[in-house]
Amino acid sequence: MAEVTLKDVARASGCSIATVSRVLAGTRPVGAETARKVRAAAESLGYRPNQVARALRSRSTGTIGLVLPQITNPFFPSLVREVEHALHAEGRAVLLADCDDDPAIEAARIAALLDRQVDALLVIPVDESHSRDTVMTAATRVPLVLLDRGCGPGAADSVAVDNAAGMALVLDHLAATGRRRICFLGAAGTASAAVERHAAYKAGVTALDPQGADRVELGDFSVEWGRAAVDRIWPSRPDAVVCANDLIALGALQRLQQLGADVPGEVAVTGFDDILITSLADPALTTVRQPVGELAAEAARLLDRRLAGERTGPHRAIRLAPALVIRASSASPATPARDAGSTRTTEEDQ
Amino acid sequence: MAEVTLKDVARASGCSIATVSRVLAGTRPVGAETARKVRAAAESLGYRPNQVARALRSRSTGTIGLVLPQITNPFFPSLVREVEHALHAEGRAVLLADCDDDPAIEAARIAALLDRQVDALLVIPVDESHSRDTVMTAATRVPLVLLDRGCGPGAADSVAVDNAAGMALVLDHLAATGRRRICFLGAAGTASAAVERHAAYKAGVTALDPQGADRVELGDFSVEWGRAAVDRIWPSRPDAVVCANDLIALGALQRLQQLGADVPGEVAVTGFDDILITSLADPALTTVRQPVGELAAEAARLLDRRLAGERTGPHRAIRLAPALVIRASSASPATPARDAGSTRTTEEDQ
DNA sequence: ATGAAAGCGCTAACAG
DNA sequence: CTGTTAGCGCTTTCAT
Repeated sequence: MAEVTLKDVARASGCSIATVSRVLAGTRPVGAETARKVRAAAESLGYRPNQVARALRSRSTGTIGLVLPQITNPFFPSLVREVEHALHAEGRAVLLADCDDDPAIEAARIAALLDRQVDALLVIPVDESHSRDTVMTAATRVPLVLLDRGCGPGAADSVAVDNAAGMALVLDHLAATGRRRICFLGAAGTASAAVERHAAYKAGVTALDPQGADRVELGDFSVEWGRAAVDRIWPSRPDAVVCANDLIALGALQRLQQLGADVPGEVAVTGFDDILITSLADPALTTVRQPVGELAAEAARLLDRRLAGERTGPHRAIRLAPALVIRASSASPATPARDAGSTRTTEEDQ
Repeated sequence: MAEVTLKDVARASGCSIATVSRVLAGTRPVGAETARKVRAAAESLGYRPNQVARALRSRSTGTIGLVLPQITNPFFPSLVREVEHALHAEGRAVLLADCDDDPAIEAARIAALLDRQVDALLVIPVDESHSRDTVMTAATRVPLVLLDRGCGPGAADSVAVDNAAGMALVLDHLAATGRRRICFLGAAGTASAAVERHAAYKAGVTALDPQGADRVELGDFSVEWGRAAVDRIWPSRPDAVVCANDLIALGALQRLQQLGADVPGEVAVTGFDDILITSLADPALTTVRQPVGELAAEAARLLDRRLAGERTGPHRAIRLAPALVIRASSASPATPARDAGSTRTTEEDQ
């Protein structure tokens, strides 16, 4: 049960502890024959390097802190999955911190992660403004990349979906399928997704429907709000309900059907994010898919850049293009709706 | 930017590095005045102990590996949340490993976590049988607690919900509300939840409906399977559809309504787990709530016991009682269904 | 109650 | 290419 250490391998292979380290860490060139012997000894002893000792000496733990507002928010698990896999592929490990949507907890968690000497932080900030100080302070200590949400201008490197482009895809699609009375169900508050999607809707809808910018209801990113908002908007008989995320859209779709509306014949419904449980919707939900895998990959790349030494350059803000996933909930009213299967058009898998 | 170390604090407070360590770690009694001076110096210098160095010396990283099959499975995020908070409350950190439902990845992730010297592992095994070797080997190296799923008899300490009790609650409730033609939509395979819930259904249904044990369809834990299974079972006109989890129930509910069935008037539907998105169901879904907070708390307690030194005792297998959450989808056919709000009866919040 | 000193297991200079 | 020698920052004997 006593752990096998470098010293044991050195003794067994008849060379010095430093040489063994070099072979196993691949730090410096080593003679072929020596290397073979060392590897054989390590193998037969079942040697596993102690990452803690390595970390103390090399000042690098190979550990990244992933800080997020609430893992129970249905959009995050898929992002966490991609991040976890992207980082593990580089031999790093992920320390997870859930902040319960509370900036104070967020600050505490980030401090704890720094005490544990994480090499870098990947942060989905709780709040656009309340998280800013914490994030900026942390960014002076280790490389930090903001993921999915912003935190005020120029706080750190960031990777997010291009919300404006996504909303434009939705509006173009609705225009192409003849919708002309549009409304928007969004979220109040300062979260960047809420603000950007709302702004993009307002900017793009006018060309299509001059009054569209006035048919806006803002609540929160929930199914319940989607249901409630429909009751406020349906009397004006829109022919398209654009929602700021899938949860709102799912609630809206359900409530519209309860009210006897024909979706998509009478009114189209669209979401945003393409979370997994959109499989529940019937008709299947047209939505904007976030390129989750690419978001994670870009975030990892930014971290690598900074970890590789480029600590000073200007902050990069990467925006990734989303993809419109056309399904039955927005089928052209001319063409009869097909309610089974997902009729995907603009698709993009990772 | 140079990190403040113990040595700096020692110099600033005019005493030895060892004394400072004692004060800050609270390891041994120290003179009151000295302690005050040390604390003041540490405070003013902004000293933060380097957890990696501490870990190397004390052979304890304060880090727990949390290994799970797939974070995108909608039941896991809430469990992860509770575990994360329970462990952080004890000053520990969580290294997250997602296994993509693949036992080979699971083995690799666990090995990586052990290399990182996690103090203990919390494992939700991918597979009842394929994960067994990995789990048992890991358990010889560090304390290991199985969470939510088993892994064959006596592999390690374990915490899970009492699936049999949950299913019994469902059947009792259906009996009390006059249902007499019961069917079960479950999952094939060897996962403990699938097996135990199915077994409990068979054991309990006969008293209520002698043919109930034959009206069983096994697929997987998905919305799609719930929909498909209804097509196979509905011709026999059951008055209750018991589902092995909420996803199946959600799919079943939707398909029943598409087929024109009156839920709950004509047929009741029940789920299992009480995942968050059951809020999507209309009528609201009657289900069995897993005591997620308690599962996490008990798991943490088991780990603490083992970490506190009790390394050898027999394995504990803790089963926690679930709670029936009665909502509209199983309202008594006599009483008219109330479709709004959740009519919770046997509730239990953490 | 406090200090001096010896490492934890490993990597990084520095010689050879 | 390889071995020797210092530590990384901290905890923990062992003295005092």
